[in-house]
Amino acid sequence: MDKKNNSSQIDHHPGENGGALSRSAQRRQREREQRYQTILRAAETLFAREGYHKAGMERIADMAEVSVGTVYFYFKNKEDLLIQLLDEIGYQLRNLLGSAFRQADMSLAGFEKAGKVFFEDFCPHYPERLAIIFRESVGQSPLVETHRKRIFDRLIADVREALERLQANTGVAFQSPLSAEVMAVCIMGMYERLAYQFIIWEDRSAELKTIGEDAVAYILGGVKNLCR
Amino acid sequence: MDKKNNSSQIDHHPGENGGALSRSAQRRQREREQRYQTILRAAETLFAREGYHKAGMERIADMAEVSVGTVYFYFKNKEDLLIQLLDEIGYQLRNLLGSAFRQADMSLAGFEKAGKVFFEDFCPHYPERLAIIFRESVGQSPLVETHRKRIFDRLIADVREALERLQANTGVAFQSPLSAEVMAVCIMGMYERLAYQFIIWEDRSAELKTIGEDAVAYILGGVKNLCR
Amino acid sequence: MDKKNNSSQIDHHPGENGGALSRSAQRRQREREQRYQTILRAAETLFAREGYHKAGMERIADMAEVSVGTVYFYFKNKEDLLIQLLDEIGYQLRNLLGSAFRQADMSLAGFEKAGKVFFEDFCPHYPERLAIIFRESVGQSPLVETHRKRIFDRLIADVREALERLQANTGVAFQSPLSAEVMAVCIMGMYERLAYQFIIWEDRSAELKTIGEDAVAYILGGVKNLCR
Amino acid sequence: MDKKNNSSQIDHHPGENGGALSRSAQRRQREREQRYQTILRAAETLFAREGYHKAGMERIADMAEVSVGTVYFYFKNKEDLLIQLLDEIGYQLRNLLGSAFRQADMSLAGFEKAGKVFFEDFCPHYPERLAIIFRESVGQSPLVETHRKRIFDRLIADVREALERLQANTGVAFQSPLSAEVMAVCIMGMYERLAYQFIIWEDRSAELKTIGEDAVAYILGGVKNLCR
DNA sequence: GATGAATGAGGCTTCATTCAT
DNA sequence: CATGAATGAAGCCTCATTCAT
Repeated sequence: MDKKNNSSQIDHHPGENGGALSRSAQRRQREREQRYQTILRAAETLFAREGYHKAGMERIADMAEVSVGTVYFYFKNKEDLLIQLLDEIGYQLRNLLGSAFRQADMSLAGFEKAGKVFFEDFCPHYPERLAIIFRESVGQSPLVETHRKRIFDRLIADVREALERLQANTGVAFQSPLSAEVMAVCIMGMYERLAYQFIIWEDRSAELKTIGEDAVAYILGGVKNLCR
Repeated sequence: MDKKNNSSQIDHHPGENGGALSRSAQRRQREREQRYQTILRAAETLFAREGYHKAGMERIADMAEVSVGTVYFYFKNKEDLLIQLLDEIGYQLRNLLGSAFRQADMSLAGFEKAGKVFFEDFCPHYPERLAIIFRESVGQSPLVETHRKRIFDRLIADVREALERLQANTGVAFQSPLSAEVMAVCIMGMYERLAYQFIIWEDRSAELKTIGEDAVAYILGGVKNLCR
Repeated sequence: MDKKNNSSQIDHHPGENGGALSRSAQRRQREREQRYQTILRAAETLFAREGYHKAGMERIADMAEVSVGTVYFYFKNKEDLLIQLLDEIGYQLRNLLGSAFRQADMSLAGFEKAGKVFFEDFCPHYPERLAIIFRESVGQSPLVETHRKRIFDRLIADVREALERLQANTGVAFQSPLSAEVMAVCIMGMYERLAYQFIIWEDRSAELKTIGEDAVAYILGGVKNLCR
Repeated sequence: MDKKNNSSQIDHHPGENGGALSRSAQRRQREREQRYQTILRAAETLFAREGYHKAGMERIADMAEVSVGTVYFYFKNKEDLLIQLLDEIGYQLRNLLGSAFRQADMSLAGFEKAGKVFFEDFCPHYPERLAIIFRESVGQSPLVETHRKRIFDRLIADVREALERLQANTGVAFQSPLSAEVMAVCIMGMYERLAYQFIIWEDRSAELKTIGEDAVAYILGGVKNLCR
């Protein structure tokens, strides 16, 4: 997009010129990638800890032990930092949840799996990422909002497709053509607010297992209700 | 809090000293109240339209047709403006939803009513308030977050109590002691994300009735599932 | 000077029209005077306690239990408040010290008396006034500085005259034509810094008697040295 | 205090890593130092000329021919600007006076020297610094006042020690245990008010030599008086 | 005379971004 | 590639003063 190769999951064209990179080029490439990650991790921590606006570029650079200029070499601007973070989290989330939902064909096991994964794996291990996707990235700028929407849209699509497969396979009829979409949005909303309430606002991580199970039960309850 | 009577729902002590206020005092009081409202409305519009950060105090003053100083006469600072707005919205929402949920004793009618009121009354008429409570007030400052949490806590408490009354009246057993709370949080989460998705992000207000009905059906489905 | 009769020591023209004021006019006059004093006392306290700049007109009005408008009725502006205060203090100081120095003819008793009065009467009883004349009024504006200078000039003149009378009466010769003036300035400087050091900065009021005696001894020592 | 090396008398560690700094690093360091000085000098001039409050940061930046941001790069605050200035002046003063007083052992020569240095060297050459230490820094903020006090305390300590050495060496007895301290404070007070009166208020710099000599005579007179 | 709401210029400070070295 | 000093627009807020009632 611009002159800066600003992402780890992009610049992998090994064997550019038909051969391997030179030893030193490889090392440089590796260092580049490391720096990129260090900065992103610093931003992640500071955004979550102090808030997107309060976290200045200088503080981020300090924490990453680089200069401000270097941050601007790897990222177009502060917004870009947030967007990369956001996309990364979205990617991870979709990997986690999406793969679970994709298992959901006839049974409801996929929904259970997704809940388990989210509440018992993701939430306790990545509280900072929760803060970023559900708090810090909210309402920051049109562009950020676009990325947020895309992430949610994809997650919702996964859930929706699971629901529609379920419908097709079990022969139940949804109340309206929008039902699947609405239910998918609902499910995302539950995940979001539960995480916000019990991780970001209160720290009830000890009860997270129960919370997750109750949530899954409720989610499934609504779905099951359709099946008979 | 301080000497300035900064809210419409507060200073109503008519008949202060046994009699009515003098004519001119009444008028001044009324004008005061009007100015307060004018400024708050201007802030509401600008916060929703341009975002909390982008909306400068000067712009707000301009839109309210007063000077910056006047804004600071009625509100302690920019944050205060947001908080008053937030509390106002929280108050309105609790009036709307709370009263519906409080009707929910044996039947599930209260849950239906609440959904109807939210999706068919509140959402289409107050999209700016949705933007403020669900977008602009998110992660702005610890104090704002405190107010947000209080609002959500109260709404959740209303739902939870309704669920617990239902449990008591119907004799069903929830899965865990946390179930009622978790379900209440889930329901708030659905409302939030549905509004965000279909009002703030996309404009699907035309389909709002269907969306609301589907949502209510899903909410009730999960609840009903408990009852047998 | 302007339409406002802004001083207690000015507006005493009793028997304006050859007769006494009416009863109610007298009362009004008295109330006027009281208000003036109340405001000035409030300003004195706040200027000393919080500093001239930090003390806002509104706070002063509050403490005097009047409105801002009323303050502006009695005083032209904030600077005027400070100046009236300053002049009042200067007047008091000159009464105290000047009368003592004027006693100094042949003996040095006047110098002793002045020191005693300043350190044992004025300093412990009017610490706020010390703060105003020696701290808060320093470098605030050209006009204030002018008043300050006039106050110091008069006090210095008193001392200087005492010294010159001493010279005339005892026949000693000062080192230079400036000596008397210089010594007078020195003496004022000692008073000032001693008060600043031991009242404003440290609170050594318990030792004030000793401090005063030591200071007087030093002052006299320098003077006595001339006499033989 | 923070990562920015904000003072000329601090960052002198030549030969950091066993060798000299690189040519360009040296130059950058020098330029840094120069900028710092330029800004401080601009502040000195404006504070003295227009007063601390009237001198806006923008004017200071303009005079130093840098941007406002640059001023804030080198100094934390406006207050910091004043404090650095103050400390610098205090340092210079202590070098001047302190070294003179430290010479005072048996004779009174040190006292003479100090007076001469102050009135004939410092006062005429640094009238702006007089204005800052004796006028502009007075009563500006608790922090500034703290620095002022420290400066005065140190100067007073120097004088006091000289007096106590004199006492020890000549066997005279002071009137009270506080005498030395009181006299030291007195001497500082004389310096201060003489400078204020004859440099800041009136411009009697032409007579400064005589003034200084008279002052010294008076100071010594008080001291000598003790010795017999 | 008294009130206090309204004014608005002006102040300080922050911070994302750039660019010469 | 990396640095970090420099920029300057933009933001929030204060507060002495005025004036209609």
